[in-house]
Amino acid sequence: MKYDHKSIESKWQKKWEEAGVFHAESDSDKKKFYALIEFPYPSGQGLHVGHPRSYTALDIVSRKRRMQGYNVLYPIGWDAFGLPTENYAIKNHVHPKIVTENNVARFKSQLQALGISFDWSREINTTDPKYYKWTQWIFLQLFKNGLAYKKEMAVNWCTSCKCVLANEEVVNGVCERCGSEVVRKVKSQWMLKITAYADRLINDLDLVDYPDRVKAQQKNWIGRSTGAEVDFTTTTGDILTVYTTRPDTLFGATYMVISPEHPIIEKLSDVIKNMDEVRAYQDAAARKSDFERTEVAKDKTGVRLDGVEAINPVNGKQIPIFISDYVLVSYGTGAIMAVPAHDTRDHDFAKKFDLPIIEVVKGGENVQEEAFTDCATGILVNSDYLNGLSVDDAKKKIIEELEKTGKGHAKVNFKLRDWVFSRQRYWGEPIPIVHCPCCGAVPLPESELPLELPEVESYEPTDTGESPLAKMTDWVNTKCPKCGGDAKRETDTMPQWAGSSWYFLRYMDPHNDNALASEEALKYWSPVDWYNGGMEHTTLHLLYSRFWHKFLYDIKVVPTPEPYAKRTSHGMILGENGEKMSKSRGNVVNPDDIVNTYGADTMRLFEMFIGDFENAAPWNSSSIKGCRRFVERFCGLESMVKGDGIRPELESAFHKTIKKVGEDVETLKFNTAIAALMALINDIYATGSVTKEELKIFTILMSPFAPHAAEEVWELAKLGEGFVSRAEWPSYDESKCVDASVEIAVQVNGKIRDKIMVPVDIDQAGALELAKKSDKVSAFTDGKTIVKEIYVKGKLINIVAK
RNA sequence: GCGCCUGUGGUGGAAUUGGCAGACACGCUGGAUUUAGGUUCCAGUCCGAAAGGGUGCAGGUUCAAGUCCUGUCAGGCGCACCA
Repeated sequence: MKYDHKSIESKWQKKWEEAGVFHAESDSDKKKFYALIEFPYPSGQGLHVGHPRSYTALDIVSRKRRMQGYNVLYPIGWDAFGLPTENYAIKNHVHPKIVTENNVARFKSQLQALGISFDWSREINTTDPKYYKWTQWIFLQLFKNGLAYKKEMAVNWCTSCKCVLANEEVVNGVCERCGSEVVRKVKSQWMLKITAYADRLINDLDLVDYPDRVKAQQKNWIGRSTGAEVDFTTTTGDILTVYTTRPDTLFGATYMVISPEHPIIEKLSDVIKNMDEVRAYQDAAARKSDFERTEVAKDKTGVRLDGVEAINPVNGKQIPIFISDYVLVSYGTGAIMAVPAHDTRDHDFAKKFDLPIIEVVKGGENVQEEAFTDCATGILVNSDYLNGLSVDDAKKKIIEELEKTGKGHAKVNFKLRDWVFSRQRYWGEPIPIVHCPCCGAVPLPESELPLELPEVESYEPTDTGESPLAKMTDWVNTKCPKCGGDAKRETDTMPQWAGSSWYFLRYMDPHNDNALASEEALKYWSPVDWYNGGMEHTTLHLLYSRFWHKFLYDIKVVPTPEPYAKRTSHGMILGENGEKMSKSRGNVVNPDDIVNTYGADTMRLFEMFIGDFENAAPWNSSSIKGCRRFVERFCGLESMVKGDGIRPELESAFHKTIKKVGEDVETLKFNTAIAALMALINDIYATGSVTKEELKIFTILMSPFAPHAAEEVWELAKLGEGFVSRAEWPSYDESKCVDASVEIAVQVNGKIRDKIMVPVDIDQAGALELAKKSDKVSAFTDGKTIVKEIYVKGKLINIVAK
């Protein structure tokens, strides 16, 4: 058969679509399998070669599961709200809706050209009012349950564009677009109380099958720590509360650091003698993004408050108070006690400002030179009643004492912060809230959903930092749903994360107007069986959607406490030079070029063969040819058919390959599955022909990887009825996967001296007897005493001789 | 600064989880086919003439280490200096 990838691929893509081969069945008594990939943001650049890596992987799994009789749901949609589309719209004066439509059309044709077995009848789009009606509905439920609230928060403010910037738009402290200075400005923002779920988000990781590195990263992000809050009195009689995870080191606290934004500074502005210096430092800190505060970490900065000191509650010592930007107002109490002897950052700071370093935990070298931070081995010293205790015991004891004297208490803290949910942007879901002078923030009645985005003239935010919606007075001015008086609509929109926090539920029943999905659909399809995505979404999207799902579970909308039973993560595809693909680095590969030149089947095989799916892999254009050659060799089998049945000399190879491919697909080892198929085809070619049965099995095994070529071979060689995509996955016989005899290595003192053939079930005595007959072995054992003999079945013998 | 990940032939990568390092490909070399190029097919290909030596580097545990432990170097990615 001549292999013309263009005609073959478009032929089968059309036939699949016409026959609805990949549609999930709505009413089915079959076992379900729900495979999910992270739906793409349809960017203007078109598909990236990274997208097909994830999509092809779960496509292979889905295709195999279909052939194994599962009712498979493998859906696709568009996460289409977002900043780049809005910025493109501002620049080119095109409605973001049009931009989105164009980008979606391009993405869709690119994806369809790859032959991914998505169920296109369930396609969704987060910017469709029929979809975001339910995003808004979920927000209303969160609001009604007290999980959405408003709070003053710092935002990035471009002094020239006069608008709020995303962190991404702030580059080195200046606005990405105009290069002007960016400052932090306080604005009232909608917040979601994800912290209320912090404990459950950690604990319920036990219920799911995620990779360890994903679980660890989520736990670190949520960051549960057990410590204490301790009250320090100041010389002015005020109370400064600090949070510490090391209350045991309290006697070693030699100074205190508070964040530059700490409210006590304003309160004490009359007492502080160097207020000018303090103000200057506050200004400088306000200009820094959080990331910059991180970058300057090496060189600690700070200002000592002149005129006020703190009093250590356990020993009455007066200690100086500093402000420094390495203490963040958002974590703990915004104030720390500094123990330079046992904390690296405090040590750096103390050295710079020449502050005393007092050792209170014995066990390290000289604490004047380096902080000793080991909690496991240290013993308390210089600490009055704590002396001689271990760190753990000292923590318990001091907390007891603090609680007794009312100067502090045990406290669990989380690094996790509440989710800032407002954006001063146009291209997002409107927040369905009305602000009434009498009734406050009033939720829109559910019957008025969706609250659609109005048409505006321009998409630029206003000079005051409000969203462009604020300019639409007709839309903004409304009546209060509660009292009927004049009121104004909320003009902030939701972040892109909103639509992606529940989209997997919508796929279950995408056209439902009465609920986000029907109860039956939710019950049948929940939870997602397998969710693959990038590591970069581990702490935001994955956590946000788990949070929303848990909330929906609590209000009895969804039937499972966790949305995803299993999560896997693919590695990034890097440029040929081993760096991340980006326009500026000039190492971007366009998937269209590969599909045009070599075909989708080659592209699919190549991306799966490129390396370990879970690790990053550099693009390597020279080895694409090998995958193309493999597809051609596979198609070449069609003209070599002779006879039927599996020939005895290939029987074990076939059984082994069926087993290996099946197992490797389930464990994401696509590269070795393909290698096994390549090895088998080499074996077949070595015999000069192929039987019909052999070709049938081989074609079925090939079909998840190279589905178009497989359909063509299936049809031409008349291997079965209908589509190979709906054929039955072959089974294997375990007993035929093992050979009667096996070659094992014979080592003497760990070095290989010979290899011998032995029956596969031979015992240690038998194997050793055979091994000792070898001259190559005896040459190394003669005249020595055999100390030890090790036999590993089917692998090796090791004779230890002295 | 912190966190996570990765270091194996000329190249991408395998290695049943502590048991024969280099599967499968790419590339290269030689040969066959071809007017030639391409394609295809056959043979070879970790280094070393050999003894041996080899998984970033230095130690350690073990009969046995790419795999486990300690230290260290390099690269990549992420970040909210998390007390």
